[in-house]
Amino acid sequence: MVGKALGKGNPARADARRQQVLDAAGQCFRRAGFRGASMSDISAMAGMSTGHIYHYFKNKEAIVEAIVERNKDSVLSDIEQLKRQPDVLQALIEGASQCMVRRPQDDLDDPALLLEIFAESSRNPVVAALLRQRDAILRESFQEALAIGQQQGSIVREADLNSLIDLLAAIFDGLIIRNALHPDTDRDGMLRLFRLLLERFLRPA
Amino acid sequence: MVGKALGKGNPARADARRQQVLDAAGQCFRRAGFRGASMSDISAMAGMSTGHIYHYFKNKEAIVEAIVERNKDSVLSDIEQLKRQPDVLQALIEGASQCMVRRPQDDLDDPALLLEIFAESSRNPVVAALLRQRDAILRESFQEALAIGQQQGSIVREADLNSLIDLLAAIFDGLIIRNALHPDTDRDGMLRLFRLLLERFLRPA
Amino acid sequence: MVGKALGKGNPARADARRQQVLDAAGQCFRRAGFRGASMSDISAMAGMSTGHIYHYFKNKEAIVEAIVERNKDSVLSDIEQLKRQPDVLQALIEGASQCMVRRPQDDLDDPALLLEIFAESSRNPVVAALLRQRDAILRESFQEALAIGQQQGSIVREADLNSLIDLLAAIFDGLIIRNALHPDTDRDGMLRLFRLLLERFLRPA
Amino acid sequence: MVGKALGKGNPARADARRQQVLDAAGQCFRRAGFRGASMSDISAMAGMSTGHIYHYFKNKEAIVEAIVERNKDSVLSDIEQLKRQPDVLQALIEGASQCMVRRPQDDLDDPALLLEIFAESSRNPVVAALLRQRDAILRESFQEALAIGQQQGSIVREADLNSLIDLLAAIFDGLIIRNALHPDTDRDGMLRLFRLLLERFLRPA
DNA sequence: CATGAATGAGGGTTCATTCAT
DNA sequence: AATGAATGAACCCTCATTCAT
Repeated sequence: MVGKALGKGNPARADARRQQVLDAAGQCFRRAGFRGASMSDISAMAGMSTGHIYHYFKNKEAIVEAIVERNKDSVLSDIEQLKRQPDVLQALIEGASQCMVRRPQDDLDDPALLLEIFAESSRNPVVAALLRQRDAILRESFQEALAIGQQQGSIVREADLNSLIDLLAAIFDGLIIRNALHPDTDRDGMLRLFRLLLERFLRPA
Repeated sequence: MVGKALGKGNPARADARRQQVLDAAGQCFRRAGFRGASMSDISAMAGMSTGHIYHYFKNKEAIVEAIVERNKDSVLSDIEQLKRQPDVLQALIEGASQCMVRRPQDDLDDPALLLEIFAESSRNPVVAALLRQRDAILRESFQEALAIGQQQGSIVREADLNSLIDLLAAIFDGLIIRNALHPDTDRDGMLRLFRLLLERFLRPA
Repeated sequence: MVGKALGKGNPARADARRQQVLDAAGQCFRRAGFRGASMSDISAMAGMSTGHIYHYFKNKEAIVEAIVERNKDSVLSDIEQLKRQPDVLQALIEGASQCMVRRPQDDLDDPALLLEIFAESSRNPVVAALLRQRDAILRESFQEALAIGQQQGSIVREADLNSLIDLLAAIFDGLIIRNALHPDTDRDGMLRLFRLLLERFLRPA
Repeated sequence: MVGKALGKGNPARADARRQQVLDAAGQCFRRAGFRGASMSDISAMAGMSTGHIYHYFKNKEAIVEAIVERNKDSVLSDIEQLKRQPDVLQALIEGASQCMVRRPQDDLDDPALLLEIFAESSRNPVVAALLRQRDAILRESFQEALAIGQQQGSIVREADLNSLIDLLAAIFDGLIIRNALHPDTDRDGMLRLFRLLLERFLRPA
């Protein structure tokens, strides 16, 4: 077996096919978990043969990793958008609201999938590394966004940014996961309170 | 053999044996996940033969469910303790701190296991139901604790308790999970900030 | 997965089962080659389920190795017998004759299987190592046998024993393989000649 | 597409392409065995696409057979050379020496490949037939060479030529295989002995 | 002539579960 | 109560082969 490049011929088509696999895998993983979803499930959902998936991904694990990567890109672009808003705090709050409204159908940063990723990372070193890398990137971008907010005067200056990011990230993760697991929560009430909390905590007096 | 005794002979001994299996399963699940840990792994760690586990549990899923059940009880007792504290808000904050300090070694209420449970709940209806039940009990207990806090004057009166509980639960889950996944976080800084947040948000002016 | 001892309960029964697998594997390998025989083939021939074979052998490769080992033991005992004969050269010649008369049914040192082993050894390092080990042991034993022959006066003294062993081993291998591949050879004529050759070459004048 | 042309357009170019495939296949087979080398390996080494190989060969087995055929031709031409030597016995001995010196790099007549062929022949009837055919041709040619040797007076007259050929062929095969499997043998010592053996056995007194 | 995408059967292996002892 | 031998389905992955381009 000689290391062959995966999907070389027509790059555009190959990439479309890769996305097709990732979409299918995302759905399967969400339903059954990484271990629970079989390559056969994925291939059926992707509408191609099992063997053919291996033209695009070396491994089942390579698919998992690509999904984590894709999620990272999606979240990163969300954060990047924050920076361009006139009131970062306000945008942050809106972002959080969207996190909780978003439904599993949106493939890219699906809460249930994120949960799966989190769980997998505690035992798969490669996924763990990817997640750490994801976190570093997101943290940097987030930090910039908060700094912009401080310059705007929409976020308190005295805060220790590093810890603030940890805390906010934890809260966001918590909201996302809760949203995934308890779809029947009174989102509006909760969001109203959350808005209040952020305003009272981050907005300068 | 009598039809499906499932450990009837000496009730005390049988229960000890069951706990033995659950302890072993907890460790295995934490390390490898529900799907990743094999019955053989569990039996080896429990120090009994694979076949014998089936005297105490109908199948692997029953073990998973018993683990979830046990975790539920553990969290519930944590909350019940809240009510007995003179300053509920203060105790809440302490509780959060403990959540973040607790190490994977404590079997009952392990973050990594919780993550596993969360992920499993989105595909295993029994686990999902148990989680919902856990949540209902937890919510009731939590509500009482918060009400006591309001009577104590340690928590603002005007808050919508239901949504507050949702929000707090989400935040706690987020902290627990972050703790599990990022063991190298600056916990102290984050806790200081979190304390500040809760105080500013919940303590009456 | 914890490293479990393979087949522990009743050692005698377990060993019988192992032999059963080896016998079946020998037949399958002879018919289809190491790569060509599937675990499913072997299990069918051994009269047990595919999965159960893994209770006795870690791998398909472990089966191959056990077969090589078994062949080594068989050949070794053949050589050991030589030493106990009054006329070693005569016994050697008789042994060669038997090599060429023996039919594939005798499992232990089946020529076709030996051929398979040889071929496998040129690409499987573990088998190659085993074969080297086999050769060292056989060479030592063979050397002793020839030395005894020299003391008996049945084998010329001046020969360089090391090279003589190489040459004889090559010739024996050639005969065995030829026997396996050309079952229609005139064995008697060939053996008569071979006897003559050995006598004229090894017997002191 | 015209039905099953199998390389008809430019015969010379087509044949060159076929040889290209056979060269590549030879290398792959030697490294990994017939079953172990994949069509993908062969195509990569031949520098053409997997699918295109099927323009020149009906399937993988056809490649195997062509390789065996090519090897047969190579051995045959070796023997034909014998006849043109003034002292056939001497040339025979030289030939044997070359057998043992030849390194795996020479594609056509590689010991490791021969071993592979031998092993394959016991299960692939086509290969077996080719091997038998090779043997018949070889035997005829060999017989002529030996007869010439007898006329020259370099080989004893009384020998039963048929059996002698069988024996010599077996010995040669044995030497070749031993050379392939034990590259660290003391070749010189062994050859000296072999020379002695042939001289003493075949040279008229 | 030439490609490589695509298939699907089959490979070795694992594992939840059952059952005779 | 307790064992571990035994099963068979399912897993991930490979590969000879075909076919549209």
